[in-house]
Amino acid sequence: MSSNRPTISDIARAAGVSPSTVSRALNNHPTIPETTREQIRLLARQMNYRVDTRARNFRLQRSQTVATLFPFQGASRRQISDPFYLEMLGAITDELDKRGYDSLIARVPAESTDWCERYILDKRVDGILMIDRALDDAGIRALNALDARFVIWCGPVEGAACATVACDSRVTGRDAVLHLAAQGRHKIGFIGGFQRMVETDLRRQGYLQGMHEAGLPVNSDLMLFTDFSAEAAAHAVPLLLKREPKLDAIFACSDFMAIACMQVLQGMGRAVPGDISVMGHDDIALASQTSPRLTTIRQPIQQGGRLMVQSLFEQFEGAPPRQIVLPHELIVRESA
Amino acid sequence: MSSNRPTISDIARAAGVSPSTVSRALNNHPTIPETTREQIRLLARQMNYRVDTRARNFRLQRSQTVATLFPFQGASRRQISDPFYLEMLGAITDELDKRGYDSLIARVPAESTDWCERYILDKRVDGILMIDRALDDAGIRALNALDARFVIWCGPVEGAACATVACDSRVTGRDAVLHLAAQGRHKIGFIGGFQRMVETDLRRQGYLQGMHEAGLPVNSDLMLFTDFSAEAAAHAVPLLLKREPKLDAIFACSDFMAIACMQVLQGMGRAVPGDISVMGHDDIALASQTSPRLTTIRQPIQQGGRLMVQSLFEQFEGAPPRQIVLPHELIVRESA
DNA sequence: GAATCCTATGCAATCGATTGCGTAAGTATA
DNA sequence: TATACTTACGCAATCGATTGCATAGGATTC
Repeated sequence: MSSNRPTISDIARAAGVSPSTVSRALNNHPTIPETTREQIRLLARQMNYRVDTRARNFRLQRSQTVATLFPFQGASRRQISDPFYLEMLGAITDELDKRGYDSLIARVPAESTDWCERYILDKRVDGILMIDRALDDAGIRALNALDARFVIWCGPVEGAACATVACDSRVTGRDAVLHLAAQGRHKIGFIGGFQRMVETDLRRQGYLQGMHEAGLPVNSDLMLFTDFSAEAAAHAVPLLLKREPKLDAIFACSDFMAIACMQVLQGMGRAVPGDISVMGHDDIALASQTSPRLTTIRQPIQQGGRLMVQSLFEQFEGAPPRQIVLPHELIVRESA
Repeated sequence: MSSNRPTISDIARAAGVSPSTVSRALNNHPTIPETTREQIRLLARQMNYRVDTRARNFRLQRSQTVATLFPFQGASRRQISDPFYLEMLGAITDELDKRGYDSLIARVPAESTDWCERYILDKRVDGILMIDRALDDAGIRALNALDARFVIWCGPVEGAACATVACDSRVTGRDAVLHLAAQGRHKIGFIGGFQRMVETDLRRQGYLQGMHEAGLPVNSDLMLFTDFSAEAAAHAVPLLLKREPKLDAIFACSDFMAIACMQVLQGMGRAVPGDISVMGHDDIALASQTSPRLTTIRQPIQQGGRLMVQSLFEQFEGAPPRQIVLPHELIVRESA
């Protein structure tokens, strides 16, 4: 039974002292002499005592927990299965664990904001890490009004008081297109996520800017927005080809989608990069193992995860929110 | 400031009643007349009141939280990036959320058991979901001794009092090999995860059994154990071919690894399945988009995640732990 | 030996919500 | 009118750990 778990009073009784003394001994308070401390610690170990985190956190008015939130698009409650997220999540939880914090995760609807109340006002967590900014300026102001600590995985947000970490998606999108254009590609397709996800939209803006800089005409037939999944990307390819038969390059907003695109193209008998170049985004582990190997834009995923945690803790200590732009890198392999 | 958040006493004062009444009204206690309840609810909403989950959970001696633990091999603290896990995690968190529970996640070392104390004894969580059984019989007994509620993602464990959910990996491994053998393949390689991960070892046993049933000779040169990553699988392929040049099939323990294998083989100029068949395991979303499309064993991932949660809640309600074997399905596509 | 100062420890309040028990009204019954 | 019964609500304890303040008793100083 878990009901017979010893409390601090049980230890106190067994040691013949008061609960205060036990608490202080266990927390290495200097007013308790070392010998007493050692005795109490020993006894606690023997009796298999462990602090009740719930009681402690309640008393200390903290949660010692950080939530990592994954926004999803309302209509499609589809599973996020992009390895990118898992890799980042791993980095985040490890970093939080290192600081003794627990990691809460949840998928939240991108269009509502009531989850912030749920996590902050309910005092379930001390801070929030949000993967991809599915939050408009009003949403950010609302979070700030709650005096919430949070960090968003997204490019810099002008004039907003919020901490961000990510590469500048406008620039990565532009660089991708310029690379394709430099290879002599003209009909460059774009496959992105839904527009409510800000990052994907910034990449679209970068794409437009890149096309402009390269002196290439743009029309909306070249752009397609789907959810962030391999299947969706696979379905998008024939559609894009039907709209624009002379398509000679595709820039996909994630490696996962890009890999699916390559496979579908090959299945249709189109050579990559011979007939069509394909570029991805993120540089996940699998990207270097495909055939042809995927040309992509690398985001330092794990470093990004760690920085988000760091940035959050800076705020815990009273520092103002920082906007961190990560360096990205064009990884030229074989697919483009 | 978050310090001016109203507590239940503030609401009580404003309403001119006692905290008890507010609590009961908010919890729809029948002894409070409907009109009073409505007034108090209204007032609470106006004052922006929300229960402090920490205080409530502490008082109620529960955590309203479930931990999902991902064991990792000691040496390689590598990131888990297999999409399989993320898809399952999504299903789990959604199902927990539906029941009003929070989702805690952590990566834990497979070889130690002190994390169970950390989560159960510290009363951080009400139950544990463990992805892949990195836990021997003693570990299971230890958890039971703590009166912990937990569910393990693994095949049935004989004679152990623990809840499990998964396909029977011995059978899936066997079925995979028999399919390859039925196609006339004789030199069938096996690429698995480290052996401490029980599931991968069971698949190895299934592989051996399948080879035996098919009357094929086995030698250890055909088997390779790596971590569960695309890179590792990619490195494994040339090694396997060097050991056994006549290799005509590979069974990889995950689709992610299988896809990497296919890509590497194609990069080496070997036709799949012409020269070498490749089989995966899991049927992740990407599997149907590759070229050639991947033949694999489907595990019902999302159903599995939901069932783990269900099984855990049955235990919360006093039911004994159940061992659930999920149906698997051979998905024959093009790669084998 | 008295005054002073430490040192080690205990007392009791506190964090916010919940709930068993008690009771003052109000209502129904005899 | 007295008694019994309801209804609606408050009192106070409780969950387990932490911590400001108080203090007993020993050590130190003059």
